[in-house]
Amino acid sequence: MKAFKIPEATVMRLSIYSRYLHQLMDEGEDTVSSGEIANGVGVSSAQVRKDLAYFGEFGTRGVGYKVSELYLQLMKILGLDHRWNTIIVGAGKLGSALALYQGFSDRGFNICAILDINPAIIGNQLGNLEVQSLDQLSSLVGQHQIQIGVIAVPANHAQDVTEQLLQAGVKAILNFSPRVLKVTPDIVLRNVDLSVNLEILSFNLALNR
Amino acid sequence: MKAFKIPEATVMRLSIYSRYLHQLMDEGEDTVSSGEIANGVGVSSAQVRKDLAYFGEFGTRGVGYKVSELYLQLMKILGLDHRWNTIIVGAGKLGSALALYQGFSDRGFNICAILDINPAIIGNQLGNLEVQSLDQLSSLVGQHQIQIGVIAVPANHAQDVTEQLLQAGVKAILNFSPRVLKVTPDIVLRNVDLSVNLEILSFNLALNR
DNA sequence: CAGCGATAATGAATTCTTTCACTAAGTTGG
DNA sequence: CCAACTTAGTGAAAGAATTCATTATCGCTG
Repeated sequence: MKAFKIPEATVMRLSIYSRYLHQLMDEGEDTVSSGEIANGVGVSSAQVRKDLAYFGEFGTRGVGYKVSELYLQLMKILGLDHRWNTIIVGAGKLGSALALYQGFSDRGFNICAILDINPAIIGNQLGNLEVQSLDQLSSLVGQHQIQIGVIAVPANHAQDVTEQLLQAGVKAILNFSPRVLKVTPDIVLRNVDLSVNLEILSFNLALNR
Repeated sequence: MKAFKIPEATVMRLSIYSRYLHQLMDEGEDTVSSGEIANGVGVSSAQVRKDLAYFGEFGTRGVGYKVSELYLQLMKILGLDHRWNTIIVGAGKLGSALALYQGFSDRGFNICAILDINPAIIGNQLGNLEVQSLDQLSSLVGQHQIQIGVIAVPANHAQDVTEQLLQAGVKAILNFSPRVLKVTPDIVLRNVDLSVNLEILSFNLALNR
């Protein structure tokens, strides 16, 4: 696997291809062409082949790709051939929702714990997780060998929580707070802003008025 | 406002700038330079100026931008100078979370209703919304003049729900299901996949192993 | 087993986005 | 009111990503 520069858009699409391939497996398909994948996920076939080309040759000319084989390759490329241990910090609306969302577990992310600083909600049950105190952060990260931290706290606490997570040994952060986080370059950081998506809709709606 | 081709990345950043400006207003800042904005949100100052340049001239050379003025301009560009009526279809984990999430309302999106097809959860209370039957879709959309539909149903029902929404007169769709939706070109469609973000983290973590 | 049709792989061309470097225009201090 | 300084605006250059067009393989058919 070349570790060169892979466009983030490519990685995002690989994730989407993998889900589509899973669907094809369920439907009992054996092989698939780049054109069919393209159609299924809404990109061009050249795009599909180019994305795959970063990582090797997976298909057979004249035939296409073997669905199950390509699926496994993509899962491996995405690092989803094993499970990741994850902790959520912040058990407000958003944090709770993330903890309950089945989709993460389905794709290989174990939510090991969810924490909050507010005594009023510590102890609340969320699915089969109990909200624990922020004080437990460091020991939980160690105990469960947690690699990924999800930040769902208000903006003014985001940097502080980040530092605690990194101190405890977390290697990647998914930040749902609207605050730019400072981390060292060896830490994998990704920011998600849920309202941005609605606002892009709004922008496009507003154009045609 | 030029209706030419605005890069989606630009629109996304405008949304982020606007949030940062709001924060500056709270802190009582009066003016701000492109460099400060850049710093605050993690891009280059040239990027900030270029993004703004698509829409006009908002600053004063030698000085910077008036925070409150630029904020209002951005909100207007983003179509957030008035509120959008929104309906959520699907009251599972994800749909419920979205209904409860304060962030949408804060940014101008009224969640008018949340629907599901499962009788077991119809009638459940989510904040100040009650889960209603999918049968009500058309009448609710008409009654509340709903412009935006949020799809949080399983993949196999996504296209069907989409068609019902469009039939009822919805003009934009935010799709959280992992399914490519077919819509006419006049409909504004945006797809969000929550697990993709974790998977991009996973990919980057897997690179360094 | 030769030829045809299909499709992956890939280098080149194109388009899109970001960065750079410069210019224009304002402010402040003496 | 001039000089020094700051910062927005912008065309050009550089860099990335996508699309196009060609080539290389493969399987199937007669």
